[in-house]
Amino acid sequence: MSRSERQVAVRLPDGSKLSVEQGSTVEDVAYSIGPGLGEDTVAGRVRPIGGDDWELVAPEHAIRSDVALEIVTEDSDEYLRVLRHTAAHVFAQALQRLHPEAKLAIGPPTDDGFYYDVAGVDIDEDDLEEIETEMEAVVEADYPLERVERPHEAAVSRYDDNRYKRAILSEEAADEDCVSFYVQDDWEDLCRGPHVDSTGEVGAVKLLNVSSAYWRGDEDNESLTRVYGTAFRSEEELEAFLERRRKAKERDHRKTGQEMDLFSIQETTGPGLPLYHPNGKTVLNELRAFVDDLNDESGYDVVETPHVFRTELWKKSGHYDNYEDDMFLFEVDDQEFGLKPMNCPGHASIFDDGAWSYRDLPVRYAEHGKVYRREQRGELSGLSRTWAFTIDDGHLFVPPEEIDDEVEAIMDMIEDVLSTFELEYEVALATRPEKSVGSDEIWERAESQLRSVLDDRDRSYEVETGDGAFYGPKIDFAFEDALGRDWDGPTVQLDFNMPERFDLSYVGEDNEEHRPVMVHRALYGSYERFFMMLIEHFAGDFPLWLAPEQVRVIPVAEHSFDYADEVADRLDGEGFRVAVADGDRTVGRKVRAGHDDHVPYMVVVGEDEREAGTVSVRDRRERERRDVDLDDFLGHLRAERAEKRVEPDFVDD
RNA sequence: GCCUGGGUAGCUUAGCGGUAAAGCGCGUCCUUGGUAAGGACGAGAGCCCGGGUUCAAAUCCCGGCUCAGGCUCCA
Repeated sequence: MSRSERQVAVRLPDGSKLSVEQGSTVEDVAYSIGPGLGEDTVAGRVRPIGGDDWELVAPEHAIRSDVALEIVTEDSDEYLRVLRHTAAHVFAQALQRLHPEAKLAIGPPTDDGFYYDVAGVDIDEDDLEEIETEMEAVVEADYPLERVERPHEAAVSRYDDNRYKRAILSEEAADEDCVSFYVQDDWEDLCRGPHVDSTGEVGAVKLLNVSSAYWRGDEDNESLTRVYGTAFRSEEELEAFLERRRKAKERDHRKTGQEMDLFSIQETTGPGLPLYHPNGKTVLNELRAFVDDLNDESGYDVVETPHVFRTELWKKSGHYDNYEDDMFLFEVDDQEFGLKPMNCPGHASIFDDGAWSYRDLPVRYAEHGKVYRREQRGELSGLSRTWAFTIDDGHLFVPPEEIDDEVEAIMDMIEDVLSTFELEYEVALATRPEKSVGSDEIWERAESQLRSVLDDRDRSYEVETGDGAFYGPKIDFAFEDALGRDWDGPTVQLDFNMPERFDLSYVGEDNEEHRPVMVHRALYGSYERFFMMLIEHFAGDFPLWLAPEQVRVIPVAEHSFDYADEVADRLDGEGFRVAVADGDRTVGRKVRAGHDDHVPYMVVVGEDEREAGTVSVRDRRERERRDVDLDDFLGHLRAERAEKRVEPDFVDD
């Protein structure tokens, strides 16, 4: 169909196409599909044809070019976002009723709710309840939201006491002749929408916390008070959300870490510098042993490099130029040294110390290397952001034609690791950024090699265009923790830069010198962050193989202490981490303590067991089995440990 | 780094100008126990650090350190 210049194409979710007059609104399109849909239209989602990003727009939004369009109605997922946007208005109205002097900046919906940035008012968490009460009144009153278009100049003059809104008008809305306001009751806000029909549609609201943010996210600008909140269609949904949030907080690794005596970060020893206590180090050792086994099976050689190097090394690697601000540097006898922020330059130096034939390659170095990065102070947080952390680093030196084999093998290792912990994850291919080193040819080959490795796997992945490192493309694995945060952990990165800088080479079959490609890889990422994530993922209930204390033997009374020791010795002899709960507390008390300490198995023994040579087994899920033959239990423990099973399952058998 | 709000016993918290409290944990004793809290007694605090105001500061003020939540950044 040849379409006139005044027509634009609209593609609908079912794949069909409509041709509509340029300038038609989302609502017009909805009505043209059906009057019912037109009636129900709350908003639209549009995406330029060929574009990546969907935009949520008001029904009044005029379509000026070819787009994909989804009509948002009360039944759409996006409806919640619209509703939360309205909730932000409800908040702002309530706030200005109580504090007329408050200046509004911006108040958008987010994935979890909404926020509103305000200025000129001093509020803290204690004020939220009062504002919430006022918000409920606004919701209760069920004011209709009316969209009003005003000329640009009229809008500017309405905001002569609010420079934030004026800035929005002079920047974002600079080209608009008319701008939209949303009016509810006697209150209004400059806003593009969309919004729900009336404040009563907001079923349940809750203000969550008060924080701050820079105007426009720029730290050179003044900071505004940001109030976070959330809203749902119903109270039930809100309650479920709050419950999830409480549970996530319960799992916070900083809390669990202290309760289980895993680690501490102390004021006198310094910020972002975790101290691992015996319990925490036990878990880390097990994690490390797991990687050591995988490395060993996969032909890695273990190396070790010091924590400090002359800065000459980082001038050579390029870190000194690109990373200096994040490095700990210091002078000794007129020479400058620095703590290492990465392990790769050390490993490249080791490789460079030898002469290599293509027959020797790939060379694979592994090191659990501690690195130091001076992150911004405000970023430090528990184990998730630290100044000192250990990477389960691997650096491979491979001929370009073997990249895909090596990447394949590394991905197998990573998937092995993640499935062992039953973690959900997503895979992304990050491609060449604008600023990069290396020839077009080698980038093309590297990307297509990574792509073909990914395509051969039965797993979807995203392509993050331009998100690769400047030295090469990479495959990132992102896993999700109990708080719903995504973390980048495992990674495979190709590097064409470091081999250049270190002038690395090997002799090929053709007796010519060739440049190897370096592959950086980490299975966990950093131990710190992975440990954090595991603590929260398991809520402290580590799988048997990781648990700091695996079995606790509980004698019912003093007369059974000897038998308890005997049982504990048997377990200890099999390499299990076992403790005996002696002392004169009652059995109930000891059991409770065992649960508090997240011990996978408790073994209760008294006279009955001693006489029969058995034990009574209880697991941390409150299940128990009596009259258990100790050898049967031991056999089970060995298997559960060896298979790295996630939950204690002896009582299942 | 910047903004807001915190730092009191090993832990969780109360106290908010006038002799530092409680629960848990810890120790001793009684109890000799049977699967998520038996009882009694006891030890344990430079109230983050440094200044200031005051007759008197854990408490009010200022500076610093540190933590939490954000903003910008990353494993």
